[in-house]
Amino acid sequence: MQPLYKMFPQLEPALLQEIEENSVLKTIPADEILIRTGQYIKSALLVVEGTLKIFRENEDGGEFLMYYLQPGEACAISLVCASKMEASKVMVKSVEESVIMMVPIQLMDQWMSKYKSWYYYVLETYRNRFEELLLLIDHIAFRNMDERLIFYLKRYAQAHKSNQINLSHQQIADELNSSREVISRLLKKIEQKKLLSLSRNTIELKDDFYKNLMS
Amino acid sequence: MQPLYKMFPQLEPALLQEIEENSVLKTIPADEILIRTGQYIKSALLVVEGTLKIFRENEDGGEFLMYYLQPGEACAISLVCASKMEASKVMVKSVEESVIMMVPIQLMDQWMSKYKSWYYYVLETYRNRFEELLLLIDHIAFRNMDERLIFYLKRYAQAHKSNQINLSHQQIADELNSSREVISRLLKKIEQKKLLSLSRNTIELKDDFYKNLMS
DNA sequence: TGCAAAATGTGACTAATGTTACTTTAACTC
DNA sequence: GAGTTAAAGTAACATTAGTCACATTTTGCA
Repeated sequence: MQPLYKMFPQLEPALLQEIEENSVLKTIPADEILIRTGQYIKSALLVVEGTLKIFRENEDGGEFLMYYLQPGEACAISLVCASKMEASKVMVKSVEESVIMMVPIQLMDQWMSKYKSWYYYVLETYRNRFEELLLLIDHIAFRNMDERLIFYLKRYAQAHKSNQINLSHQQIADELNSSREVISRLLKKIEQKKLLSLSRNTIELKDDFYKNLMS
Repeated sequence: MQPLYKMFPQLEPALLQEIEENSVLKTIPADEILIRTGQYIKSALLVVEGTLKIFRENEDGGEFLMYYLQPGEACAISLVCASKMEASKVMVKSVEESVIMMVPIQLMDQWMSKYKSWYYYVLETYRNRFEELLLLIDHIAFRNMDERLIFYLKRYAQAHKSNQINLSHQQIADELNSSREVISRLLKKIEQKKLLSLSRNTIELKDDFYKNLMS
């Protein structure tokens, strides 16, 4: 594991030391749910390794993707909710084996006034998540499913650092709140343009995929 | 105008006094744009009177509604962006004559460590806006236009404290990123159910409107 | 090897929304 | 009160997405 100061270069050394002394490091296997809708949150959550997925669950159990969290990032929901012991409105799940740090709430409050770098880190976290949500809203409000699918694939590849996507069409449909047939059809169309290749449970993005397509 | 401590009961007296001494009160006429997409934000914005509308502008100038801000609330975008002098990703506009307070950034940073109540107020603001965005996402992702329209009308009536909505169908269509004909059709349907009555430039919500309909 | 389960493919159909091209109505101005 | 303009109504049509009912393929494993 990388040392903390490389993972969180924005944070000042004294703070990092306090973090190390007071927070709990936890290794989470892939596909484990960390926070459920309605659950009360008792500590803030920083990602050290791996990738977390933030999503909204719909009535049928579909997992509508909001965004991914990468190492060095913090779960904004936990930052906001923890300090008021509020119930979460979203689900958090590990998409691969991940390492997280759990920071007790009381400390967060202290740090806020004690460490400028913590204050800025929290603000930055909010800003980034806000922008992420704005981007999502833009997509579902203004774009068609084909563009949303492309955006989704790009993001997934980026979050998983691989051009190979191991998901069934059904899973993708869930995350976009669409249906399998629609996703299959659209994928096929993109395959015909030679931007990716399809096989059971895998989508291989070709180099061309990142070109000619809008973001 | 109501005294500040009634408008912002969460904030401690000493802080309110600092606010009064240091921030600029500004009266804004109706339909004036306060912040544009891409604009750099130099001060945080608190609503004292009136209603502000936060929206995203699309390519054709359509004003896609995100949410309204009411007295006692702060513009989260300005809180986040101001401290980093970042460009706004959204537009802010007064929907009626409004009074706002503009707080210089440097003070915000100080207050954060000086006044616990400010810290909590800011967190609460983030939490509320986050939830607002989540609600919006739920609607555009999971609901059809008819439900979104109803939700929109309810919100509008609430923000304007009146059952009479003075908007053209075109304006509503813009805010929902739909088209006039669609909105006209749907409104007509709701009118047939006797939940509202239509006339040129006005929609009158009847009492029944708030019943039998889902949120 | 051959079967079962899961994943994917396909075509026909429906529903929702958006578009086009008008007409009609209401309100305002001169 | 005639003419002008903005708003609203309307019908036919196009497009997108979702659904249904299967057929086909892949893969693991009995």
